[in-house]
Amino acid sequence: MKIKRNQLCGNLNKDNIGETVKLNGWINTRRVLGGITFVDLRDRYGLVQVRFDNDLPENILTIVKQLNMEDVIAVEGEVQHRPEGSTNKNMLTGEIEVVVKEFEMLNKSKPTPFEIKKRETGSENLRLKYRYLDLRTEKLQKNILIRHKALQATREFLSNDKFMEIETPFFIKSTPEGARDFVVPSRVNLGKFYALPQSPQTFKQLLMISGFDKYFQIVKCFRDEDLRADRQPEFTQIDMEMSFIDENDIQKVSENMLKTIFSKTIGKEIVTPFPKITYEEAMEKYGSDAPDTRFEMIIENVEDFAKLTNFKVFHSALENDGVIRALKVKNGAEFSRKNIDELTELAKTYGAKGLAFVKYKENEFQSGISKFIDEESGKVLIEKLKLIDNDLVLFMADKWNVSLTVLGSVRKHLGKKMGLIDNSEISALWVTNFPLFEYNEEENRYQSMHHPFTSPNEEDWQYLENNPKKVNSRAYDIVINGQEIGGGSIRIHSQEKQKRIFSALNISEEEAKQKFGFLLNAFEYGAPPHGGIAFGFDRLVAILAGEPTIREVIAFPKTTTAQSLMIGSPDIIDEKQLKELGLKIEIEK
RNA sequence: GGGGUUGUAGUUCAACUGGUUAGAGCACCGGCCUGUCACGCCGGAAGUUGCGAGUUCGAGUCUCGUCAAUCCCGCCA
Repeated sequence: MKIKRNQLCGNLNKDNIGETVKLNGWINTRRVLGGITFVDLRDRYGLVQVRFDNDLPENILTIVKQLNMEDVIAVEGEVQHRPEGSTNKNMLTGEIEVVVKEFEMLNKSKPTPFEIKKRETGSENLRLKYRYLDLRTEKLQKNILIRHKALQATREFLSNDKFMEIETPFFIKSTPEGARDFVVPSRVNLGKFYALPQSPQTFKQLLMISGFDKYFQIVKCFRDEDLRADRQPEFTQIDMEMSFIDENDIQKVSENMLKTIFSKTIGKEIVTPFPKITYEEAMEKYGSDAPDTRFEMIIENVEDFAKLTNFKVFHSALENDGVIRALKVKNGAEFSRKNIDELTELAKTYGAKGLAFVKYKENEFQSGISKFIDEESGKVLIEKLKLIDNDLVLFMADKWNVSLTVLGSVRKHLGKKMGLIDNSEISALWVTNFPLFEYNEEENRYQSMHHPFTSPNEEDWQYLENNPKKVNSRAYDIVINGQEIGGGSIRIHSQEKQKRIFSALNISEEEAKQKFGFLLNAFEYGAPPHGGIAFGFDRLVAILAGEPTIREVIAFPKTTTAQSLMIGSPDIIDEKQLKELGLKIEIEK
């Protein structure tokens, strides 16, 4: 490489006019006009137009005429003001150009599978295979930069607040509760396996016991579960833990940290403190524990109305411990039968048996269940929902969580479809007072809603053994624009209490000792009161970048079948490796 | 584990109700062009219609299976 850059393409401007500069970069586009050739040269910092005139030596001209997109070149030349009428206002460096005196071809490029300057010329499938090329695109360059800034802002903010970043091990051991673990066989300990951490949960609690009263780590976590747009098998968390604190301290630090991140990465000022609602209220009003509060449409209890109707579905639901809830859709009376059928189909995917509806038009109830509504019940419904002309009402009659989850999903769907969401808005809130346990129908037992180290509310300990449903916890989630982006809790810090939780979860004393003995022992040596939170960093960056999936903010993401199309992982390993590890593959069909 | 959508040239898409030699833009190759910036103009090459069966006189199109991508449900302490 003879011509080594002393300037950056995107940084040049009028002040450089007259200077002789050396540039290195990729060819974004080239325009050969016969006697003159223009090339838009690209580096990380932007584009600049480079001009090749006809008076260059023949050997250079021959190569220049054959330049292709994505060739890597070096040029030396003078920065000049473009002639009158030839400036480009759409280009940051559009007032100038570099007139080439010396040229060096650094590396040719084959035609790329898709055009870097026009990302949509490749499907996501294709771009994932050539991710290193996708990362050249303006969009991903921008997203990865936002991610970098968010990382720096986080570290700076927390370090300034006395938090220490401490690394915890990746090779740990498998735990009974929670997601499936990724496991790693140990060659030195034949027949034994490490597990990769789903989170550094127990380690950060141990660090509190060690006296590092403010810990954080930006850390990879691993979960072997099925993927989604917002879920990857390996993902990044901002993991935090503090001692001698309560919920308010953690929430305050979190709010200030998020405020700093939003401000420093995308220049957006968000308002703190964030509103708080309880889990129950979130479910009752929005049908979700991660409500999108950027639009209204509140779910209402319409049992008084339901009792007055002679609609059998309502009555049998109420007799079977069910609830009746309704969602009012403004102007929804205009929906066609097909529109409503689609909503019903959506409802069914969330476990609804059906979705009752009625339209309120010209002061009367029409279609759907209108024939079951008489004057008296109609009046109650109009009053409860403050119905006006052209409203549509959707009803769910089922178990509490089914009714609300279904209406919540319909609400979210309609919010998007009807354009009720202002995408420039950032709406953050805390959801608090979660139940400690949820019932797992399949396994016929209670399991932790968050994790087994979460402290119940002080006044709820009394119900732990006899009425676990009634126990709420000191857990809190942070929700932004309807996405859970963080969650944490005040932890248990007494051995005796932790044992009671394990026992309530049906984890035997023996198993608790085997899996978590180290933590239970540690609790005996002066464990301070502590708590923490973890943020889904990928989701946070996706919100910062305005992206719908976290794949767009991860440099090398995996597909929804947990594969890398680029490197072809996972892959088989050879016999020798298997033998060394004492493993044999048997796949049942 | 289940459901929806998709798979056609390097690539993005098209191809009617199952019917001639599967078309177009961009990219690529060749030629022309001194102020372009999605440069333009002329010409060219480019296909195992994801894969495998089946139905049919005939399948890109219909059926079944399979693989892959994606969205969702379950799952995700």
